[in-house]
Amino acid sequence: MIDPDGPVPVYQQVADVLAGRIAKGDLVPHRPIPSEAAIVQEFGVARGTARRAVALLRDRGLVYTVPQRGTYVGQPE
Amino acid sequence: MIDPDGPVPVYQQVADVLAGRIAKGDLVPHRPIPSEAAIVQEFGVARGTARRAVALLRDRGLVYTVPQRGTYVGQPE
DNA sequence: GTGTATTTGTTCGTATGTATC
DNA sequence: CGATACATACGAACAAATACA
Repeated sequence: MIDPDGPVPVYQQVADVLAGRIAKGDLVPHRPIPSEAAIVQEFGVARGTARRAVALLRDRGLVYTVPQRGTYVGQPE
Repeated sequence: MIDPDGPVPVYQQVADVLAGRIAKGDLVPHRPIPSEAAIVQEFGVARGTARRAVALLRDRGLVYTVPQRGTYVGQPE
């Protein structure tokens, strides 16, 4: 699923997969996306990579993070 | 009624519900709000969470607590 | 006066998230 | 990659004051 040796950065690949799930509706607004630990577990990436992927989704406006609580689909209200 | 996995902390959700009842008049001044045990029962939360919710209402000046007696709507006199 | 129940007060442990280094 | 910190949430246990039969 993830190609560590490909031209696309791993964190971007992970972000794209998660973005796909959001677009597909597997992840719905105001519901949590997988935790950093879960991303590490599922994709076999380092935590820093997982964080970077989430940051990318945040920059795209697809998710929002509530400090000390979690990251959620959509935009804060 | 309460979403444990939502972006808003559970204790804040509970506090908001109770604040709504006060604003609505379901809970009137100098009458007790539900006890911690009752909040635990009704919302399905831990007691610590119930206490935090009440503390939030107290910080907002919506209720006052009499030790070993209960917590009441309004301000002490 | 004696129990019993209720209510808040307090402390400890465990777990899960993110934040930071 | 670790380690630590902080916030949230649950669970359990005990204390202290109050209320009532």
